[in-house]
Amino acid sequence: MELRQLRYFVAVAEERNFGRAAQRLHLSQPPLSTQIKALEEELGTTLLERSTRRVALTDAGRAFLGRAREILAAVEEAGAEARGAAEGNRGRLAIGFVSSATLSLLPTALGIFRERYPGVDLDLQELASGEQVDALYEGRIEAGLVRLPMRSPEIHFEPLLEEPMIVALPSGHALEGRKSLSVRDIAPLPLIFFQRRLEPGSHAQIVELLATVGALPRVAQYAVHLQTVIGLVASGMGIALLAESSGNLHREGVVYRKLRAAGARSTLGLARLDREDSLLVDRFREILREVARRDFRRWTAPTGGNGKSP
Amino acid sequence: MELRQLRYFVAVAEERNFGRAAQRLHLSQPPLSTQIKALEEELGTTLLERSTRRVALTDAGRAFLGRAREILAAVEEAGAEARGAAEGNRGRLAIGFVSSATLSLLPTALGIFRERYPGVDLDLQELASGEQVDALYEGRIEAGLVRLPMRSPEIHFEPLLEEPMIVALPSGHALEGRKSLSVRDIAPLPLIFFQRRLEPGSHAQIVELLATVGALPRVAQYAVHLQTVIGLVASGMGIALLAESSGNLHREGVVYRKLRAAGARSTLGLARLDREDSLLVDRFREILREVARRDFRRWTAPTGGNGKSP
DNA sequence: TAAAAATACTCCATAGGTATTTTAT
DNA sequence: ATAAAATACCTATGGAGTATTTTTA
Repeated sequence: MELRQLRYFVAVAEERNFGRAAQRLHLSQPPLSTQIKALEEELGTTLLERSTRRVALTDAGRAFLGRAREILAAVEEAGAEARGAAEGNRGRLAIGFVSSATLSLLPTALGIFRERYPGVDLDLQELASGEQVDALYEGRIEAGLVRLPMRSPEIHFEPLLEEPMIVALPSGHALEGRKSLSVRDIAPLPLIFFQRRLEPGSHAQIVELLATVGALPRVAQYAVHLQTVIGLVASGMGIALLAESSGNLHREGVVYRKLRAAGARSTLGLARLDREDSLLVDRFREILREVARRDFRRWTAPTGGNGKSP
Repeated sequence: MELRQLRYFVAVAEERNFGRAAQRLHLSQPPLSTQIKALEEELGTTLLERSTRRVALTDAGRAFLGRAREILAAVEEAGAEARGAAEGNRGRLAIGFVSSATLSLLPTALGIFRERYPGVDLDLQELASGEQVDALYEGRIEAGLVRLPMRSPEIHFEPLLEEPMIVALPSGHALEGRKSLSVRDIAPLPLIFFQRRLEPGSHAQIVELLATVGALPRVAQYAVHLQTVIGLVASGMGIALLAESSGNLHREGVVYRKLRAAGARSTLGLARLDREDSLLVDRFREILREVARRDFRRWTAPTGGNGKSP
């Protein structure tokens, strides 16, 4: 029996639906079926009664659900207790983040961090990637969530999440009917860009992407914040190329479409000073990697540089 | 956090020694170190204080040990409860087994089975492989642990454990000083054999093994039981080729040595009637496979035929 | 027939193995 | 010097992905 199986079972029991439970667990439906089945086989009992219309708990399932919840709670508590006993649950940690991070890793990671280290004051600063580099040098933040690729002396960048890119279109746009777009489709369209100084990584990637079809970007407008970019798209000024998770930011007048292109990926990474060796940053990094693996597995960056272990 | 890590931690805490704990867990020492370290990193605390002379619990470790035990007990209990709720925890299961099985899979597997299905009457019969085939046909047993390879109409054989072979020598024998022996070394020596009718699998394998160096077996004596074989070796009548686990049967006057030869492997397998579709046999089979994977990983048979799933 | 779960396969991350190095007494 | 834990590297199991099939209201 594995904790994973207990977590999965609880999710399915609560959702009463494999597909929704899979979404909640951030995985696809088939492995969920597999794991539940394995659990049932090990127990020699059926826990869930499935039909295509309805998933219901059996008697054994109802009893086991309670036990499973108890076990998972006990695991949480044991972890919390051990970590509480640890030194270093105090101090202050200042972190910079690009706004799009609030649509993927950041909320979950912060939740875990605050639960594990309630004694630590978190200082969160929404900053563009370029600004975070300055903030690191000046000691205003100890770590930052930035869009890669970037390079800067004395700073170590570690990829965390590598998402596909999507296209933000004004609704009513000629291409709205299409399910996905190619680079050729969008090459001629005016683009809303992040300022290069602020987001050198995404700037470089977009230029490179267009170069693959021999095009140069037609810049309709530069902007500073994701909100503004989306707003300008809604106003019909142009389209924008964004990380897939940014598509969770819904707005009247904007639709998102997939971008078909091998290299069209946007990487969220962690930036920190090379030398600095902060326990709190190490822990924050661990949590980020944990969340990336667990909840965003399909996007997890290719075994990102091993950073430096604690 | 994984249940595996909790089990490993409890073992090390109890043994106060990584090597012994690894033995108890049926794995080697390095992965144990790795897992403990991973657990400590996730918790952000050191649980064990190690030196080369002594392993001791830290304060955090002491606290966590209690929690870990509680969790593992809760997992056991939840499983037991769910299985208890299952139908089929009654009836009778008759199983045949070769004596050497009591030195590897059988004790653990029986323990688990009796714990999980206390309502089932077990009828255990020590029988040679050949006898088990007859017993299956006649319905005296529902399943048997035999030495492969064997074939028999209507019977399905599934490999479980594939162990290296060892040589049993009378102590004082000229070859006793050697750490391991080659097939050439032993080819000229008189052998104590299991009767071919009783153990066709091991018979065939030994003949084949000697054939690789162009030799024929010199049969000193035939015997029926492992005990007798060992006794005859002790008496100096000859040597014997056995499965590695049989080396756990210590006896005055007998020493065991490794046999260096690629194909020198002895396979323990499960035999059952093709058609018969018994729930209890399925469960017993599952437990055997579980124990084989978990406790005898290094010998686990090559993804043994998938038998038939329940 | 349509929505949902189960199956078939492919891939890769990671647990575990062996060999070796480091460390503390 | 030696015994034990840590590290390095490799292999292979099995969990998760995508694509597809099966099931049943």
